[in-house]
Amino acid sequence: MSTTIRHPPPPEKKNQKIIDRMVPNCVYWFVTGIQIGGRPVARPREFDIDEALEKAIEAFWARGYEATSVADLMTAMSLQKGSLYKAFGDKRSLFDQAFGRYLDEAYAAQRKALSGDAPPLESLRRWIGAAIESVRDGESCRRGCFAVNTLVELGPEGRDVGDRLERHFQRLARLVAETVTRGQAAGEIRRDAPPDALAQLLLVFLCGLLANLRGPMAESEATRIAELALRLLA
Amino acid sequence: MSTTIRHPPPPEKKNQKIIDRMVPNCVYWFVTGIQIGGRPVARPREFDIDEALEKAIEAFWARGYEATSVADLMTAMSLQKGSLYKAFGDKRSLFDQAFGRYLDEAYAAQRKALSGDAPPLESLRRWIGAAIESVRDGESCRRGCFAVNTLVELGPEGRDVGDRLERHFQRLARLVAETVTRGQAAGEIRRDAPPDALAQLLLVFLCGLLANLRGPMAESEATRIAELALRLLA
DNA sequence: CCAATTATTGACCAATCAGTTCCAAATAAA
DNA sequence: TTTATTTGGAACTGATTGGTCAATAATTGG
Repeated sequence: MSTTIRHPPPPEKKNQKIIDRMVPNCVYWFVTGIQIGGRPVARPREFDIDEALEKAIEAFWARGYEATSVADLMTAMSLQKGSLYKAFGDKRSLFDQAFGRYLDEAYAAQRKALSGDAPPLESLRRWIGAAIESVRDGESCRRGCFAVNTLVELGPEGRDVGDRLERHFQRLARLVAETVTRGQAAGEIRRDAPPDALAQLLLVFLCGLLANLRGPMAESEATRIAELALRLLA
Repeated sequence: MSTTIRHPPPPEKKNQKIIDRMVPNCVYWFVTGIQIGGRPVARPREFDIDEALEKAIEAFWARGYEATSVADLMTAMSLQKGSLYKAFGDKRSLFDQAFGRYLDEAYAAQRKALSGDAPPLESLRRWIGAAIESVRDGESCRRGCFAVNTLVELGPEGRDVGDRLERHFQRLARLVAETVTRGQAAGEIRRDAPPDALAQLLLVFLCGLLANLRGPMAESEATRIAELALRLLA
C-alpha cells in the first residue's frame, strides 16, 4: 500500500507549509481530508525546450514530415532519442508542436508586417516581399513556406492538420482583409469587390508564389509577378 | 567466343528473309558486311505497361513520393516486386516515368481546354474549372495536382525534377499567354500588361488554388475565388 | 523436343524506420 | 546520506524500407 504512494504524507503539522510550496503540474496526495504532498524533485532538463523546437521546425521545414527521420531530428536538435521522446512524445506529436509554434510565429510576423502605418498597398507589398524573402534558408536551400509545404504534404489526411491550417488561413485572411479595407477607404484599392474576397484571392496567390519558390522559380521573378498582382488590385 | 553471340548467324542464303523479319528494339548482329540476325524470342510481358504506369501515377499522386512505398506500388499496379523492378528500374525511376507521363497528359488536356473556339475569357474559365475538378479522385480523396504536389515535395532537390517542372510551366505559360493575347485582341482582357506576364500570374494563382484544394478548401470556394481573379483580369 | 531469351515469382538481404527499455547520473527535499 | 524522481544515453526491438537474386515459366524459331 504505502509503496504506491508517490509522495508519502509528512507529519500533519507541516501541512500548511507544504501546501504553500505546492506548484502546478505536480502530483499531490489527498489524505484525511486535507491536501498534502510535495514537489517532485528530479534531475533538471539539460536543453532548452524552445530552442529544440526551433531546430525541429527547421528540420521539418526543409524536408517535410515523411522525409525527416527521427535520426535527422536527433542531430538537428542535438538530442538523444530518449530525451526527444520523453520531452515531445512520438514523431508526429513533435511535428504537431513544431508546426503549431511555426504557425503562431508566422502569424505574429505577418500581423506586424501588415499593421504598420505605411499606406495599405505598400503594407501589402512589404507583406508579400517578406514572405518571398523567408523562403530561402542560407544561400540556396529552397525551403519554401512551412505552412504551404505541410498543406500539400499532409493536407488530405485526417482533419487534424487540415483544421489548423484552415483556422490559420482564416486569421491571416482577416488580417489581409483589414488592410484591403483600409486601402479601399484610401482609394488605393478598387472598390468593386468585397475586401475579404480580395484578401482570399491575395492569400491564394501568395500560396502559389510560395509553392513555386520551393521549386525552380527565382525570387526576382516572384517579385515581378507580385508587383503585377498588386497592380491589378488597384 | 561463339557463346557470347546472342543470335548466331543462320545460313547466308536466309539473310534477306531474316532482314525482312527484323523488328525494332531488338538486338541484331553484324557479320561479313551484311546485317543478319533474328528476333529474340522470350516470354511475353503479362501486363500492359501503360496501364501499370497509370496506376503508379494514381499512387504517387495520392500520397506523394516518400509516403508511397514499393509495397504500395505493387498492390496499386498489381505487380510483383521483381516484375516492377525489371520493367521500370528502381522506385525513383518509376516515379520519373510516371511523373513525365502525367505532365504530358496534363499538358495535352490543358492545351485542349484552352484551344477551343470559345471566347478567350470563357476558355480561361473552363481551363481553371477543369483544373479544380481534377483535384478530387472519387468522393473525398483530396489528391490535388500531381505537378504542384511534386513541386512542393521534391522541388528543392537535385535539379532533375526542377528542370522538368520549369519546362512544363513554361509551355503551360505559353499556352495561357496565347489565350490572353486573343483575349486582349478581343477586348475581353485588359491591355495594360503584357500577355505573358498575365499568363504567369494566372498560372501562379492556379498553383495556389490547387495547393489549397489539397487541403481544407472547398471546391465551391475555389470556384468563387477564381471568378474574382478572372474579373480582375478584364 | 531443344535452344535462346525474357518474364514472373517469392524468398532473401542489409539498412533504416519509429519506438522502447534499462541504467547510470543528476537533483533537491527530507 | 538517503530517497524519490527525472534526464541522458546507448543498446535493443520488431517492422518496414528499397532492392537483389535464383529458380521457374512462357514463348518461338529451329
